Amino acid sequence: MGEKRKPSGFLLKQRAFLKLYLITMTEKKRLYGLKILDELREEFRPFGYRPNHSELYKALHDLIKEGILRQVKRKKEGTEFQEVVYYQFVDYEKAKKYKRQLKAELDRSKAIIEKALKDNY
Amino acid sequence: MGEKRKPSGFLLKQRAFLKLYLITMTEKKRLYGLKILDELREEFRPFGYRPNHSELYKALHDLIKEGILRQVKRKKEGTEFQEVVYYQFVDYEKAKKYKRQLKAELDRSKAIIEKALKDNY
DNA sequence: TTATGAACACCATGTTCATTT
DNA sequence: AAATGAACATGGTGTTCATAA
Repeated sequence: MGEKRKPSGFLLKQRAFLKLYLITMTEKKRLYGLKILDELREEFRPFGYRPNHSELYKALHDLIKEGILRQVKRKKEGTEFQEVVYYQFVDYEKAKKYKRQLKAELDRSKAIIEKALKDNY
Repeated sequence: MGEKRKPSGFLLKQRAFLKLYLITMTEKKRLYGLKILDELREEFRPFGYRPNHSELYKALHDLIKEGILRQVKRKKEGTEFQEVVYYQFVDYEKAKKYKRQLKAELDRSKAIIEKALKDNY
């Protein structure tokens, strides 16, 4: 029946990581899906991390389902016809709460990695 | 055909993490599967990470397939009959090489997490 | 009951396809 | 071609079952 699998509690998942960035980027500037993807790929290139477009859209859709973001379809800056999907907050309190949770997850993940570096080298 | 999927390069995987610990623990003392599991669970309890037994065995079997470790069936210390499986190195150079690779992976993962903490908080 | 292992099922994520502009 | 989205496929990992001592 409604049996749920409990995670082992290893490092945080990519999906959650992307959702965190999406919230922060929405706080800072107006961006749409593929533009966000470009920016993240650029930022993380030096780290060998290259997210794919599907994963990013899934993260976006998660945030919408959770009532944190909503879509706003608008003409892309500078163009005449191309419509793109921007995002804005529906419930900023929820967004902040999510960020707080993720802070804990990041700290925890960092601690696990640091312990491994200490224990094995 | 032999199409392989390329990873996005996010954080390191649990399996690799466990393999690293298995190598280091084999360097230090004679242990068998479930004992290793107990120890790891104890060590990572404060971090909310609790690996399961199957994943640990899979990591062990990986190392065997890769020619790094081999099994040695022995009577469990202090008991008369219970046979358990200990491990020893087949190719210690390979083991060291793997550790070197994982060091890079851990550093990379740590850097990604630290960047996220810096970017989002 | 402890120990090892494999089978199985589910979840996370990468690849491909469809549609629109 | 750029953008969004969904369908599909595969890989990672948690749960369950089998077997032995």
